[in-house]
Amino acid sequence: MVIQAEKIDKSSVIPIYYQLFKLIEEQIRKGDLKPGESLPTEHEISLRFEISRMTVRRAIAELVSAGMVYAQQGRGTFVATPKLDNIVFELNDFNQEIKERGLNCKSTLLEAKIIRADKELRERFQVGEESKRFLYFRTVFSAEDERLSYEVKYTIYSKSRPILESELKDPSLPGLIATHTEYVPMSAKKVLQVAVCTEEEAAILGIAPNSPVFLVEQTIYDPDLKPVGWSKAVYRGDRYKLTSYDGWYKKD
Amino acid sequence: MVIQAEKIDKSSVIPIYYQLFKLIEEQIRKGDLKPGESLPTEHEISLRFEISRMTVRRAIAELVSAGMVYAQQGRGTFVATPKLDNIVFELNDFNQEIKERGLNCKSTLLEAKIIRADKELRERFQVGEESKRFLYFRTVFSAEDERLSYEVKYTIYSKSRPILESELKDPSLPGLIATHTEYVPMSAKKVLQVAVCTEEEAAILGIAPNSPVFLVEQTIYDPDLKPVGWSKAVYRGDRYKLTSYDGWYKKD
DNA sequence: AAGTTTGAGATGTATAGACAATTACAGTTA
DNA sequence: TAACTGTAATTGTCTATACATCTCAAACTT
Repeated sequence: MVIQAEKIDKSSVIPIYYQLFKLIEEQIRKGDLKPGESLPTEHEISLRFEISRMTVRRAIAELVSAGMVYAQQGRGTFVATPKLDNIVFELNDFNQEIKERGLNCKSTLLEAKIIRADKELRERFQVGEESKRFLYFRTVFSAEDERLSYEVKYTIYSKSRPILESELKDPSLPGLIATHTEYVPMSAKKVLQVAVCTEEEAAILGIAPNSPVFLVEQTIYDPDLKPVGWSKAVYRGDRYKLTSYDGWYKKD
Repeated sequence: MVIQAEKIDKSSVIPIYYQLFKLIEEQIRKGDLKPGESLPTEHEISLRFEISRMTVRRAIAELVSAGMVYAQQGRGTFVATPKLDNIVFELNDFNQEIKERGLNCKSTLLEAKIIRADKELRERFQVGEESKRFLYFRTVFSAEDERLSYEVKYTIYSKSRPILESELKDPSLPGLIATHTEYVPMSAKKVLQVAVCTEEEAAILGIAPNSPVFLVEQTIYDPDLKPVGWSKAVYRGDRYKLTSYDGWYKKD
């Protein structure tokens, strides 16, 4: 990994540490520095840019607090993996709670198939006629044999690759995209709404039709902000809630 | 404001900057340093503790990133005010959007009165028989003459102070607590659920009974984590949604 | 062959000092 | 009075250096 030294202007009014921070951030965003890869050592960077090591550390501190890299004493500094595995907001706290309580929970694949693209899908993914096929998944999440949520997922089909149930150990949408397509999931947009469930959803979840539910739509983007995945999930309103704490007190 | 220098152990394995960070954090939490008050200057602190100014800056940087203080070049460093004005999560983004769009929005006070404490209220606020009276508010939030949300608020009544509508410019629960009680709102817990609205709520909001709504319960705590306020708000499900972005890309 | 020690290299903490940028305020001037 | 100016105080940036702590692997010992 080579960082171009000439991109730092030491006489600029913009602080050196900030220029360096932006420079490395750009390398990561463009993919020149991939998750898991190591940054040059602080010593190397300070030599290459002819700046103090403390200034390099200031830039790296910014990257750390932005969650883009992590440092390990004695080893080095590494590019972090984007956290896209959460289902939504703090809803995953609930799932963590399930595990902490030792409850028996699992994801069940109801259906997985290749479908033909229709107009709505092509618009949602901003693709033309050339993209003919999409992958389609339907899954249910349950705990203690009670069905809690139901999710439908779509991704562009681009790899000639069989859909193996064994690969569905990571049923998250970013995981499916990484496994079944050539795209790299990079960022996500999530929209949470309230709704009343349809008859189909009610039957799957075992609740009364028109019960209130959380409705979460998620769009996954690749590094170029091209949509590469979309999902719609329904969470039982009587089993999920979101909790947050404000103020000065730390969460740990 | 005096910070006791003897509380720093320079020979400890715990970093000096971290000890100082914790020391100042404690002063703020205990109320010795109040919001708006200024910290001693970096130079003063470094003299008093006989440590380097850079070490002081490191401690203050931690406080800044924790949102507990803010620094102004040329002026000083000041204790921040806890941000407790948001209604909940990103729902306030919606209200910001209203203002940005130039929509005409307002809060209307439906009712404000002193009520007698019942058993449920006393349990919720963890007070005994000595607290006889509570303040009770009912408000509606509307935009473009459409009612969007309805909220009920309770606080302990401890000041002999008339309830003036002119004081309700800040109708937020922390604002009401600061105005009408002797307590200091310091942190908050918020729980968001989905529900179907009651007949009363439906009538107030002008929607059909049993329509899906966001239900947000909020508890406000003082610096000793004593509950000093509680509210329950209902947001029209067809008018509010929550959006969030994950990944590396900044929100700005 | 297995375990131990040693050392190089990496990040973490701390210091002392220099200068820049901004603010507030007192003093000066029109 | 009003506007300008200079100065001190305060935070912001940057350097150069020293030593601590941690990791890993090579060299050594048993």
